[in-house]
Amino acid sequence: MAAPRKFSEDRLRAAALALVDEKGLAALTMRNLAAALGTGAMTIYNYVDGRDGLERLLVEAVMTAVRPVPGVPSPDWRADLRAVAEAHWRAFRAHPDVIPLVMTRRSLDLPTLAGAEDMLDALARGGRSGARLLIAFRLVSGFVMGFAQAELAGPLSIAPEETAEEVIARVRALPADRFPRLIEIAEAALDSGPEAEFHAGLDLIITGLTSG
Amino acid sequence: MAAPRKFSEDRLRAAALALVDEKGLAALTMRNLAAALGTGAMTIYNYVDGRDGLERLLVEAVMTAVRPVPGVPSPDWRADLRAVAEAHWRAFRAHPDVIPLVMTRRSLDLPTLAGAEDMLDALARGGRSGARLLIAFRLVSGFVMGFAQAELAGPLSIAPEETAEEVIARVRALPADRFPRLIEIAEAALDSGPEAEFHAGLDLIITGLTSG
DNA sequence: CCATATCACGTACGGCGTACGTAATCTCTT
DNA sequence: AAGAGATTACGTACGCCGTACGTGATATGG
Repeated sequence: MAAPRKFSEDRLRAAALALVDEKGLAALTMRNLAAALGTGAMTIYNYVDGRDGLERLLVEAVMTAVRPVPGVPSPDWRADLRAVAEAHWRAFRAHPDVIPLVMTRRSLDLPTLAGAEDMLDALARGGRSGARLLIAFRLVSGFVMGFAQAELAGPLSIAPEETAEEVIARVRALPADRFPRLIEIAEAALDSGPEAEFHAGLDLIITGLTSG
Repeated sequence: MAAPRKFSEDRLRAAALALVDEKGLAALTMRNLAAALGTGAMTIYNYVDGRDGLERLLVEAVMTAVRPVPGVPSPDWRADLRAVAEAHWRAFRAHPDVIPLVMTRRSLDLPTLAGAEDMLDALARGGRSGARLLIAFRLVSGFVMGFAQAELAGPLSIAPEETAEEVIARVRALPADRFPRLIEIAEAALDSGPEAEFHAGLDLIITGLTSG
């Protein structure tokens, strides 16, 4: 005893994600999404629990892209940890405008939890359990989140429509006697790129996990 | 040739911070802040560059609380790194509702940069420079940011008006065969507390920095 | 074939950021 | 002493936002 729904949830998700990827997070409004779907604003409420549900949908869409991580689990827990961490990071980078939502919202949905469990599984196979497992998890997931955030909003972050050269020009304009190290790493960042930095940081963590 | 200003910038900052600390980030509006100061909404625009400037003010207020870090610099770069990282983390935790702003906004203000330089200085005294310094910085600052985020929005985060016991009850309600490790660390989290986890994670990083 | 449950969505309201205009207030010049 | 000029205070109003509510359309079960 019902009328058929006009849109699938996938259609909703795709439209919302496209909206944010193209026009930024601020463009995520009920009216905008409805217009993109060619319908009225209130229709969205038949698919999503208000604004909050809309954001939830978006975060889930990004987190769903994390899994499955190919080749995981393997006998090499270190390789698995690297793979899972990188899968998260890649998913974030693919939709940078959603990162603020991922960072900010309390997400307890299945895709998010599954990604966490993947990471935990690799760490557990590295011989950790209980409190030591908790700490290792906090460390790795914190790094992944924080690294994504730093690229987006940190001192070396590159604004939309800005080039890496413009960033270093801005940093170089700082007083050199007060921020010598900041200037130094801004120059170093020109030659490395976030990919290499992410992997190197992760390797340092794995070194720490192995030694400690 | 001017009329005297009704409020000092400090007064603005304090009022904005109090508003957010007491009523949450959503309460940060021009009208609310003006009302708290007993004036009209448009008056705020004489002190701050629009909504964006208001948020900037708030982030700066939090970042200013990071420095100076007592006892830094000292001959022990490891102790200094710990102290600086912890100072950041403490400042974030003191105003949890501002964290989303800190995480989300591109902050290039002086207090933020000074905190970064402090961290870099400790790492540099540990014998790192150039690309290796950059990577170590990314690692540590990423961890600090990400750890704060995880406590706020991660799978083990505790919602406002929620207890740690309620969190583990919720986690325990998950299918145990699919999320065994998540359940394990949720139980472990009951005995440890974020303070100990933060320090232990940082120690793992320092171990990695020392070995690698 | 109609009763009924569901869906689509137009209207409207309160709150937001803020462009604009005006009145008030101080300082400096004469 | 008085007027000119600059600056601040802030009321009004507009176009957004999320969304409560109500109405008409639509497909299905009896």
